[in-house]
Amino acid sequence: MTVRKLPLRKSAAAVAALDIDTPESRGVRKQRTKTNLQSAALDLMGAGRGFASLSLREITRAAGVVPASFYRHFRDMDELGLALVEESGVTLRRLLREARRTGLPPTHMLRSSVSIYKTYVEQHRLHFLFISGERGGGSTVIRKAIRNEETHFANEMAQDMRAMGILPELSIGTLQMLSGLVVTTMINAAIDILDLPSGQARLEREMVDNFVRQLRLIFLGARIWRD
Amino acid sequence: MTVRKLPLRKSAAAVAALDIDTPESRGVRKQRTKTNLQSAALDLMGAGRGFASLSLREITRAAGVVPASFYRHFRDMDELGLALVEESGVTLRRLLREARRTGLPPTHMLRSSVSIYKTYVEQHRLHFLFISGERGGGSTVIRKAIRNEETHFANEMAQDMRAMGILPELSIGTLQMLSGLVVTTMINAAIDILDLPSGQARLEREMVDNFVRQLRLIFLGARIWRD
DNA sequence: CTATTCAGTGAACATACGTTCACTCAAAGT
DNA sequence: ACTTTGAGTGAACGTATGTTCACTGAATAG
Repeated sequence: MTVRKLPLRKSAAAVAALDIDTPESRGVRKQRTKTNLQSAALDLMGAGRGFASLSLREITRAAGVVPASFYRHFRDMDELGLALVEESGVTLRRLLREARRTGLPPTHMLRSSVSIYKTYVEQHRLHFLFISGERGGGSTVIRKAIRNEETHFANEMAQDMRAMGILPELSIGTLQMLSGLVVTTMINAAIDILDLPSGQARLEREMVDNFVRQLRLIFLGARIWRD
Repeated sequence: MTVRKLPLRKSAAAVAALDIDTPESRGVRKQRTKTNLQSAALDLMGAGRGFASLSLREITRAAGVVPASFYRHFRDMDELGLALVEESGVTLRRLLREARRTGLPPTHMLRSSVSIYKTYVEQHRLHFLFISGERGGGSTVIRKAIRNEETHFANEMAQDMRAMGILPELSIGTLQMLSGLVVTTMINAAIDILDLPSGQARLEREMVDNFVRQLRLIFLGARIWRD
């Protein structure tokens, strides 16, 4: 290929004015290739394959680079996997951050939270596919990294509940236990959401309903929990 | 290799008396090789690898047969995977059957149930490793087969609770929803149990404790649930 | 203007892979 | 006794894999 980028002499005016053309071309291009490799891996997994079944060569092929280039960005496949865990972790945390910003609707909060979550999962299909696919299987190191992200996520959730005055009578430890349970249930629901054949409104309603009822049950228990 | 099995002429007496030697040699030997292939696959996964990362050749190698022999038993790897789902499903159901036979201890039932479950998971490490590893990722067909097993398992559990008079005020639909939640939590705990470095009594106690508290919370909610 | 850096290249390598095929030879059927 | 069956064999095939290496050439630094 060799993307013949034209010289594009930078006029001092343009640079000073708006920083438009080839501002950091060197490091920026490298980062873009790295991102391409990660996206290529996620895309391939989007077709229903596990990370462990991907080969280095097909990833570089999908990213439009030669196999040897891979090593300029990652020592091996495990390192790529860990980068994807990090990337997915960001997506996970952003969900929490948005919920924090929005606040929760006072009534029917569970139903609408589930609805929002469902949309979010569908919008970030590849990341949730990666998380729920690799959190149980595959390489040990990747699995543990994901469990770590989940724990962090759950702890943040516990902190948020404390800060928002939800279930104020529970200790922080209990809130963490509760959050862990909620996170497990959410991730499990994500698999269902992603496996659902689109257009099946009936199945979809049943699935969402089941999810809502499970969360309702959990919070029902939390409300009468005594430490 | 060619296991040079001696002719072993069957004396009519022996056959009539105890059915000792080469009773069904043909079909039995075939079944044994098939089992060897399945065990080989599970063993390889026991070393922390996903099913999708196994190759047909290394499975036959570990089973002590030539690659071509594989096709005498399975059309392809997916079919092997489905056989493993079936096998693991049996292990799962046996847990329920034993619980049914034993009955539940009246007090501290949750703690002792968790303890029993932990032992069971450790004793059937490979099956639980397979289930929790492939239930989220890997091939679509295998994943759905596992989810099916899980649903069946949860439904049986709901039936058992109904039969044992546990939470009699709940509808069968609610019991199924509850069971689904419990199963999810159990499988999630299985991953933790299997990942736990042995000898770490402290971590182990914390993990078991967390598991117990999550179940307690769930059943607390179930007790005050109103349909 | 010149020298250095380094992301990406392309070829080469040894190995491993899935699948096929004609075969052997003991057990099962007649 | 004789024929048929079929699980397991061993060789061969084309293709894909991970990794290495010296290389090129544009973006940067001096």
